[in-house]
Amino acid sequence: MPNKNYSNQSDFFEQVYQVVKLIPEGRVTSYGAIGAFLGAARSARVVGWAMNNAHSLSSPVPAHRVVNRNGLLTGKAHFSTPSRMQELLESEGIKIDTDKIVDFKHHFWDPVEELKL
DNA sequence: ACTTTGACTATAA
DNA sequence: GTTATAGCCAAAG
Repeated sequence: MPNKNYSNQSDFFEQVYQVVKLIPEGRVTSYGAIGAFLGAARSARVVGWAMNNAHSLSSPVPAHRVVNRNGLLTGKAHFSTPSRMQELLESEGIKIDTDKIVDFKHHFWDPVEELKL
């Protein structure tokens, strides 16, 4: 699945969305982990940009399960309401303290480990 | 075609 | 533990 050969530009975005959709409920991952899985380890910011663009997608993407590597809800401001992201995560059993995921390591879902073949 | 921007990260102090 | 700095790279302006 990690396809470094992006013949179409939008394929990179597509890959990102695919991975995000594979994140199980109650689990979270980081932008960098997704980038690493896609073979673009240093493109974490681009992954974030892809999330920002995820609005224009027809199929919904659970972007609330993607946070930065500290477990901080950096993208909450981009949701319909700033509290939306936290609410969604809490509804999946994840606790949040001051915009930060409690016991982040325990909830972390690494696509490189979980999706490797 | 060039410059700016950003839902990031690693490193240094 | 913290803050500051510098790489990073694709999309937007």
